[in-house]
Amino acid sequence: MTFAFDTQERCSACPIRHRAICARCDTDELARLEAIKSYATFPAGTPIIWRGDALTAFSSVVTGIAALSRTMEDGRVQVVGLLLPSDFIGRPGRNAVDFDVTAVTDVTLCQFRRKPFERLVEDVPHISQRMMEMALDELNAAREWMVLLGRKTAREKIATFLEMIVRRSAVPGQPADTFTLPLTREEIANFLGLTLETISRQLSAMKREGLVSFEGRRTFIINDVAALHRASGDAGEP
Amino acid sequence: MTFAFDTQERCSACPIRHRAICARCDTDELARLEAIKSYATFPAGTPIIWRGDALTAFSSVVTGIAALSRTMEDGRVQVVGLLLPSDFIGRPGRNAVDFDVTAVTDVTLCQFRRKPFERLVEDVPHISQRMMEMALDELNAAREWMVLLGRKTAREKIATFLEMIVRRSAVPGQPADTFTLPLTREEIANFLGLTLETISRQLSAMKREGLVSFEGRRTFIINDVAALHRASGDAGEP
DNA sequence: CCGCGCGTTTGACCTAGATCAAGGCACGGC
DNA sequence: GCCGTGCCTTGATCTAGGTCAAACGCGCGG
Repeated sequence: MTFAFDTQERCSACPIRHRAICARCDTDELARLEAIKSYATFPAGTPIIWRGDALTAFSSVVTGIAALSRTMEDGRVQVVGLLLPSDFIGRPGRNAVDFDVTAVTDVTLCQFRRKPFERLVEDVPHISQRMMEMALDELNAAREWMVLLGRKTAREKIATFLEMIVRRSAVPGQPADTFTLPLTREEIANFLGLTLETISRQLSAMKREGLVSFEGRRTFIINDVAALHRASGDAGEP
Repeated sequence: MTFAFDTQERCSACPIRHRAICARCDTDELARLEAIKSYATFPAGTPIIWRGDALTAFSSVVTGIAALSRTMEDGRVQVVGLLLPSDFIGRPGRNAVDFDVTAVTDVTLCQFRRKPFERLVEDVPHISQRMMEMALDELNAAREWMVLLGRKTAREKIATFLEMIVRRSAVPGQPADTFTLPLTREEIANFLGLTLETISRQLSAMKREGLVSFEGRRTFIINDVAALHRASGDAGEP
């Protein structure tokens, strides 16, 4: 598998230049970031950092998808977030990571060495401002997901999840109707607080009802966007 | 009911001076905040801001406890966080609030007018830096709660909740063993993604097993801290 | 002092989703 | 082209927690 991004490129050509923590930076500030960065790639399925590991670098996801998760002692797993291009890993001021990070697809990271990056956070307001914005956005998303985990039914959870996939894979101007699930049934279950059997049954039911169609296990088509939205428990929302 | 904080006081005497968004500010910066602040109080049980309301001010909780929650169309409620003294309300750059905020106990807020505050966030790095830290802390707490909502049993949820109360009401140097529940059974249920009956039954069971004792409905004593921790599903954690 | 109301407790019963258990299907390696 | 190994689907059964319902008890106003 090849990566969509040529890691020889400069920041100015970076696909996440205007969305990541560097979004507000000017050319000078970008140069300071560029001086402490390097790229790293992780094949699908491999661990990126483990909970409790010493944090030696902060990273932005450049391409691919990673999962943030927590595993309980007896093996129960909860995925607490998906990291998409431009999302950030690490908490300045902390020594260790609090959740496990795993590559779901092949992942390319843009990594910043820890100490110099922490100095930049102190020095360059454009970075702390952007990181504040991004953290507040993620906080909102996390709270939204808490509503899903605490109060939605299995059907509503899955409908919400499918809508999320659709929204996130939307490329402005390209009204696609075929999407692909980046996760296995088990990973979806761990994200939604369900079991893989429940995911499978609900997807089959939605297929039977004509709401969605599948081409293979991963590729799906939304036949009735409105019905999907009604099934999500968020009727009358964005 | 009287408030524990005299709102005539200056910032320098503020109980949350060193924990709120102003924590890193020096005297000059504090003066700029002081110029745009005012206090507001809300009696227990009243709404503070409603989802979708125009955001005219940002606030820090000075005293009391508020709840952040979302209500679904059919009335299901999920509490997504408790706001304690020093916690912040509002998202610079957004026009509206995304969740309902309700006073659980009597609450005093320190409010900043919107526009001038947004200007300060741009101008004063100490503010955006502190807000970034606080947002990242809350993000961690939210993700921790996602694990609870998605994967813990009713018993584990309640044990975790009680431990949280104990941890949060701990005053360094005062090894208290009597605590008080700030929430009704229904509010606890909405926080834990359960029903009030399940809360009541589990608390009764824990009482029967000698884990905790109650004095009235709101006051409780932890008889076996270790057993409570074991019941939380977080064995072998902080 | 009485009665009213809200928060709570407790009981009986029900159901969504978990658990346990077979198979089935697709894709990679040989 | 065949086989093995992960996924995934489907079925049968179980159960934690939800729902519905009744009664309790404490505090409060009259």
